[in-house]
Amino acid sequence: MKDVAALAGVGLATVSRVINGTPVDPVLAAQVTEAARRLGYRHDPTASSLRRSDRRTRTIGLILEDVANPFSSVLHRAVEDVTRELGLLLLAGSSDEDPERERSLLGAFHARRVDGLIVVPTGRVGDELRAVARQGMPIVCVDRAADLEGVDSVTVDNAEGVADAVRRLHALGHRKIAFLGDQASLWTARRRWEGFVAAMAALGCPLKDGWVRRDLHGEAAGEEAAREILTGETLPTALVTSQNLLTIGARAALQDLGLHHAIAHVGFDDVELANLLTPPLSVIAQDPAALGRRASELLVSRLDGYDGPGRHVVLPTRYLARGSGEIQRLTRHLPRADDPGR
Amino acid sequence: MKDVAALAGVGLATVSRVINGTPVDPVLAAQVTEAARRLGYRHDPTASSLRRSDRRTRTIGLILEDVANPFSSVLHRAVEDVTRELGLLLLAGSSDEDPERERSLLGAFHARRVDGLIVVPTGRVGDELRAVARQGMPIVCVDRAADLEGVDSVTVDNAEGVADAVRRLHALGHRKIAFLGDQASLWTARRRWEGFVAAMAALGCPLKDGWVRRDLHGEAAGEEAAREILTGETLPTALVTSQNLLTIGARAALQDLGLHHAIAHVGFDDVELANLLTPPLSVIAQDPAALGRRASELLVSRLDGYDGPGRHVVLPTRYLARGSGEIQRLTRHLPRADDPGR
DNA sequence: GCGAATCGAGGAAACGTTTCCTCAACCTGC
DNA sequence: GCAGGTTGAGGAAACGTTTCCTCGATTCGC
Repeated sequence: MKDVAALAGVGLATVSRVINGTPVDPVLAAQVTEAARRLGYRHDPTASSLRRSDRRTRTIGLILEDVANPFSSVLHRAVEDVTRELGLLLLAGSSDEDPERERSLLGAFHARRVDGLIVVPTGRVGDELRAVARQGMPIVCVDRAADLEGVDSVTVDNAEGVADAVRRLHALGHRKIAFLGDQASLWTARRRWEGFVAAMAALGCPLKDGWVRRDLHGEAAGEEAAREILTGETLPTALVTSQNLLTIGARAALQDLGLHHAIAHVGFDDVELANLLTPPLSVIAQDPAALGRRASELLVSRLDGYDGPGRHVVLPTRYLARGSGEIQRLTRHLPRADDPGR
Repeated sequence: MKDVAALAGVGLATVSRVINGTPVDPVLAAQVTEAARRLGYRHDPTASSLRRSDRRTRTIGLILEDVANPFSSVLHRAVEDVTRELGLLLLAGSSDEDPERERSLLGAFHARRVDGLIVVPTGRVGDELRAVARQGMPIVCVDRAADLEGVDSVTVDNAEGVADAVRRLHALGHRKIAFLGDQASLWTARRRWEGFVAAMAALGCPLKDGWVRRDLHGEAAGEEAAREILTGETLPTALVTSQNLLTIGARAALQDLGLHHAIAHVGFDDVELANLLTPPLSVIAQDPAALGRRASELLVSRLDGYDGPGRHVVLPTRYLARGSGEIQRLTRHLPRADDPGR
């Protein structure tokens, strides 16, 4: 930059002004531009942000559960689309639901002075997140709410999504509905379970021991749990799986046991190829792109100066009736009467 | 940092030494650590890298086709796993196969002085990539080779993967094999097409006009092209789709036309739920995680000082025989003889 | 016991920018 | 025509660090 100033025959400050678009004599500006071109000068945003009064790095941090997870990566992309417009770069990392790893990413991003943070928080809100938020860093939590002063969140109505599915199954005659849930430490997993329990209670359906499985993580766990339920004494007539991989695992078990046409199945979160299965898989779909978009917008508003209390956006889920959830109750499996009392 | 030095009663330089682990009087070190703790001091890697002699930012840039694409995101994750160990942060962006967008990301990452770059290059190697490479930035191309001095690459043996699938189909009696390919501007799409053409020629199978479709992009284009082929005068007995989304689109067409049990189908690149379809989808699988891992390792070796010529790693593909590719030639569909001459 | 070599800490310059402040030149109004 | 105001460019300090250099103190050899 010094060289550019020398070649253009102007002061350092003028070069800076030209670069930042501060009005300056057009003749000088042209000289500077030309000199910069000839010297192959490249502006250094890092040094710039060091001195700059607002300390903006034009970088934002994104902490996902796992960048490779389709849900996360679609969200990631939506965030990228919004931030790209503003010329912001994205620093991304995976927490793997590990609070310690979340802590370390949070620390690294904060130390690098990112302008803001979009986070899918692990479990309970950790101290690091609290500390970073307290220091005035704009933060938006996504997919899971975090009850922190001045922190926004965008979530999905998990409980209602599951409850809606349960009511639909009930309307088709199903009373014996099994449930597979992820680790109870996850905010979403708890909400979905609550939605299930509440809806079943509201419909007067008792919960059978062993038909409500929680703390399952990953495809294999889902398959095994489904297999146990489906090889039991009496079978449920419908199955709700409240997470991606659990859905896939359970479906594998259903197909393996030849029950995929007999037992209704609804999963939470859409999955590629779901509509090419036979029967096609019905799901409670979220819109990860919408989550990412809304979260980015909230963050951008904070970047633009909004400094009010946390805003909490809740997006609806959408039930996609494709077939597997529309299987009617199979009466021949049932004992004489479906007596909810026992 | 100045405050820490003052509180600890030492010089600025000593604080820096403590932070960077340069040996220093243990008593002073303890004072510094304590002072830093009390003041809640956080080291600023940005300012650090500005002055530091090696100019390392401990950041690397990752340019993918689309972070939301499962292939890309799994690769992303593998890169993250390797770089995390080294305490490097990842700046990620999507090029969308748009050279201009690639240019802009490249420029932004370079300006921010990332220590290295892992890139899935769009089409031909652009000037920007060439320029950045020439300036000594360590670069590894992944998924697609780039013929640049001092630039490594990790790719998959695309041509052989497709050729292998064709030979397998041939062994099952198939002679009339259709092919769906992505945009010819893509390096991988060209290689896969070449593999198809070469294998067909080697086996003495003529290519029928209209059965080799290229320049298809996206699921809808795949479905439409497949539909056209499958509603033609004479039908192929097997179908090779050389990209993710084309595979899904083609499979949808096959199922919609009720031909999924009649016509063999092999896709390139594995896809979630493929094994739960009926028949399960056979694919030529790549290992995106391995691509990402190897690319990261090559980059790390350059970061560690390797400055030799570009190294080019080629990983094999793996054929996953699940069912759809093992459908035998359906003789009743064929006219009297399978006369390759006409 | 003294000079030289060694060691380790402090001070200051430097990294590439922006911003404050100064100052020269020009313009305006009387 | 001149005082005061306005405009706009240059010089220098500052951002938070690292590194070079200096210098005092300790140790070692003779």
